Amino acid sequence: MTDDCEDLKRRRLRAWIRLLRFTRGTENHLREFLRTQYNTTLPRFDVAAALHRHQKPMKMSELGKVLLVSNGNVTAVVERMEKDGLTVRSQSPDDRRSVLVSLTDLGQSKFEEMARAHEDEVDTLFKNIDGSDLDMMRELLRKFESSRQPNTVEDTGAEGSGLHRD
Amino acid sequence: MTDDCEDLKRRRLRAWIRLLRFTRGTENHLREFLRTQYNTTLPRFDVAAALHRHQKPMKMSELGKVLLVSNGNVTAVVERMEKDGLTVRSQSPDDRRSVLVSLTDLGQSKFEEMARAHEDEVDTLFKNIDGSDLDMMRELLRKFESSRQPNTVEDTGAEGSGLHRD
DNA sequence: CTAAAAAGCTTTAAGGTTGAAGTAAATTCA
DNA sequence: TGAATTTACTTCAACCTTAAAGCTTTTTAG
Repeated sequence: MTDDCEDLKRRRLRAWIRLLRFTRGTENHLREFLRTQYNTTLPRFDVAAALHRHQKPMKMSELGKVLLVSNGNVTAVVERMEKDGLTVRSQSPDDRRSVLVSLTDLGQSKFEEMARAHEDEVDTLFKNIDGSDLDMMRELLRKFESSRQPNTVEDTGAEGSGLHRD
Repeated sequence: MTDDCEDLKRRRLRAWIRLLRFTRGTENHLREFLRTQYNTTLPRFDVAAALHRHQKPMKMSELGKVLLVSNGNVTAVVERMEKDGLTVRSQSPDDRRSVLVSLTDLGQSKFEEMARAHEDEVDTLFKNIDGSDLDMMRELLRKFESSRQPNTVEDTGAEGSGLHRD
C-alpha cells in the first residue's frame, strides 16, 4: 500500500473519531436538556418523534428499523413509556404477530411541547452553521453513506430518513 | 422570527438528525465488527485506545473526560476489563484520591492487533471519502464545535482530541 | 491551624442496549 | 395440506450508562 493510501487511511480514521466525538458531545448536551427541562430521556424522545412523524400507529419492528436499535430495545422503551401513559400498544388486525404502537393524547401533547423546545435548542447549538454549510454537510453525509455496504439497515418500505424527527 | 430563520432552523434540525443517524449506523457496524472478530465491545475498545494513545497511566477522571462519559461509567468498564486481565489500577503517588489505570501487556498486545483491523474497517467504510472531503469535514466540525457553549466538557490540561484513537 | 468547600472515586438504583433464545403466527413449497 | 422456514415480538442475561449519594483526600480561606 502506498504512503498516500496510508495517509488517507489515517485521516479517515481521525475524521471518524472526530465525528463520533462531536456527536457524543451534542447528545450529552441534549440529554441534559431533556432531563432537566422535561424529565425525560433521549430514547423516549426518539420513540415519540418517530411515532409523531409517522402519523399513524407503527409496528414495533418499524420503530426499531427507523431508530437503528434492536428489537428488544423497542419493547423495553415502549413498555416504560406505556407505564407513564405516553403510548399504547394494540394487536394489528392484519397480522396477529404484529403489535401497533401509537402516542396517547398525553404523549402527543407532551411531545409537541418538547419538540419545539428541542428544535430551538438544536438551533442554538448549531447557530454558527449557515445554509451553505448545511448543503455541504448533506453532500458529505450522502457520500459517507454511499460508502457503506449495500445495507446494514435493510430498508423496508419505511421512509428511512427521520431519526427522532420532530 | 422571519421565514428564513425558520427555514434555517428546520434545516439545522434535519442536519443534526441525519448526522446522528449516520453515526449510529456506523457505530452499529463497528460494534458488530468488534464483537464478531474480537469478542469485545466499543466501550472497552475506546478505553484501551485512550490508554494506548496516552502512553502513560491515566487517571480515571481523565479517561472519563476524554471519552465524554460519566465517572461511574469509567469505573464499571475498567473494572470489567481488569477482570479480563486487560488493565490494572494503582493508587497515584501524588494524590491519594486518584487512581491510575494502564493496559497490561496482554491488553496492550490485544489492542494493537484490534486497532489495525479497526483502522482498516473504518477505511473500508469511508472508502468513498477523498482528501478534500476530509478537509471539508474537518472545517465543518470545527464550525459546529465553535457554536457550542464555552464547554460541556470542561477541558483540563488533557489534550482532549482522541476519542478511541488507535 | 482548622473548618468548609472541592475534587476523585466508588456505589447504587434506574434505565438503556444488545444478542440470543423462546413463543406464536404467517408464509413457502413440496 | 402440512412440514419447514421465516417473521414479529418478548424475555433474559449481560453489559453499558447516567445521576445522585457516599467516602476519602486535598485545597481553600478565614
